[in-house]
Amino acid sequence: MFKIGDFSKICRVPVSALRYYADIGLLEPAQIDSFTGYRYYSLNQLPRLNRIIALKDLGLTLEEIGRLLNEDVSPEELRGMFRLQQTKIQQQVEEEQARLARVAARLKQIELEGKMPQQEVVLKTLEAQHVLSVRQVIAKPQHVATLLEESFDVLMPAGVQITGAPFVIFHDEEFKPADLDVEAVFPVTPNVQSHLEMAGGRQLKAHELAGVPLAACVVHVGGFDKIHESYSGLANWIEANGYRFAGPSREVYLSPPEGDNPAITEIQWPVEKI
Amino acid sequence: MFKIGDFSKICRVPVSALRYYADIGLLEPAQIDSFTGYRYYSLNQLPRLNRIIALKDLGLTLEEIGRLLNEDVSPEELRGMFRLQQTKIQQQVEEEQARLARVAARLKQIELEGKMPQQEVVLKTLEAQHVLSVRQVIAKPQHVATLLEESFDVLMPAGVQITGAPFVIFHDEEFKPADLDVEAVFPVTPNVQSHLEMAGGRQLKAHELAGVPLAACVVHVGGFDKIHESYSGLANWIEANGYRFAGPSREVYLSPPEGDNPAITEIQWPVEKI
DNA sequence: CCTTGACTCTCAAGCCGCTTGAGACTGCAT
DNA sequence: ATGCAGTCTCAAGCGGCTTGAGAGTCAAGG
Repeated sequence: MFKIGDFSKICRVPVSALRYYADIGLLEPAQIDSFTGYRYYSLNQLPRLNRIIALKDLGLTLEEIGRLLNEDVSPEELRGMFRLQQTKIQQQVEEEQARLARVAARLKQIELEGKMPQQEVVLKTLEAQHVLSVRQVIAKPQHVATLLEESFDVLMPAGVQITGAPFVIFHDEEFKPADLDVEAVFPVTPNVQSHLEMAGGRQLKAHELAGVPLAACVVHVGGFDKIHESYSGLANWIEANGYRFAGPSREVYLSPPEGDNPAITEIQWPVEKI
Repeated sequence: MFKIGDFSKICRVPVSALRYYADIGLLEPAQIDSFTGYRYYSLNQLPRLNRIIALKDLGLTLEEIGRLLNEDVSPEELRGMFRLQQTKIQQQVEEEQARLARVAARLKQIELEGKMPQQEVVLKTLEAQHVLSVRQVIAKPQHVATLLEESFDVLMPAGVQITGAPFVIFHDEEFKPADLDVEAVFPVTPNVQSHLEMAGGRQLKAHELAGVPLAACVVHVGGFDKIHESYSGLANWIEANGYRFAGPSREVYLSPPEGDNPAITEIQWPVEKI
């Protein structure tokens, strides 16, 4: 029989951990002095403790270990448990490696530019949503504003409630300075089902816009004359972090310029890991 | 100005997290209604929030992020911070990959044997310690007991306090069934400095026994006639988990057989990752 | 036999980044 | 006026311990 400190030295597990295992019933001392409360451990508890440590090293929680040790589990259940554990750890590893890539990219950027980036790129998932939208080829990028205004002119009289910031989707595969294939989109509640007629035979169509599992996003603060800076920052980030473009980009018009406040626009670009 | 729920939808950060960031002063709402306590956020807080998210994705703690955002940090400090972060994550990844290997090995073993192993292998570091030891070539493995007894016969009369379980080190490179080069070792306090004479001109020498950074260990319960099973289990584990032998093995005699209780012996084998 | 000093006990709080829940209030649409 | 969804504050919980306070115990040395 060993006092907790000696047993701790033998098994190289901290005294506090041994006490904790005793508290949660994972490894009860062989004997407890009922007067002093001193815990006494026996060497034939070593195998159990070693199992605990080994299973802990496999990433199981103490609760799972307790179940494994106390109830007896069928080999099938065992296999299932460890398979699950395997995929869990696999995911963890991938996540950490992605994180590592991000840190490396950030480091490179700091070396190059000597400072942190102005605007941060963040990854998000874009949920599917119910929208009204109109798609059209416009001659110049500035005409986006016109298209939005014309749409508003139809939406307002119809009394449609817009439930989120309007945005446009750029459907062109590559960047085009003219004749852009754009879609103006207005989030609405799912009960809006009708189409609205616009001038020139165009239609604002109600439909479910599919979600995007992963999009790299950046918030652009300021006028549209400088929005290409945000685009190039975003593109750099995407390349440096090992992603590739995976669909048409969006510009979300969170707020128009108003008085002293600059316009705030979010660029969202669907991506996927290389 | 947006209420917390709307802002949450825009930035895709849970309401509870936004409140938490406000609590710890990481992202204060643009305005707080002093009567109702409602938090109101403005869109030009988005850049700051995005920086928070991006830095969090790099694995920084919220406290570090707070320092980064509030104080301005020199580029050198920045670089240092991210380099540190990089090595941290690197270690994490390696650890997880080792864990993955262990789980895979365990799975293979379950497939083969249909159950969990009897004795678990655990990795430990063995600390350097002050010892008395005698090294000798013995004809048969059984003579280890004789050597230990002879040593005790010298130690006892000298009044030496043994501060841990005695063990032997097997110095042979490969396994030998005869003429083994063994060292019997007795942990003592550092103030024991003298040598003790034994029969046959042998000496128990006081010295500092070097530690071992990593050793695979298994506890063998029972007689020495079956100890080779534990050895082979240990060897299997070492191979299956991607380690290699890295020094002479030890057998620690934790407790001799006594009455009903079987002998308890720990096998420790220094290893290193392949 | 008494004193030291090392050890042990219990209980509570802390870590991190939130999440969950209770109980009370507010804001907006019918 | 009445719902009902949203918001508030405060407290506790998660995992696997660690740390600390305050009190009691053990073994060796004088």
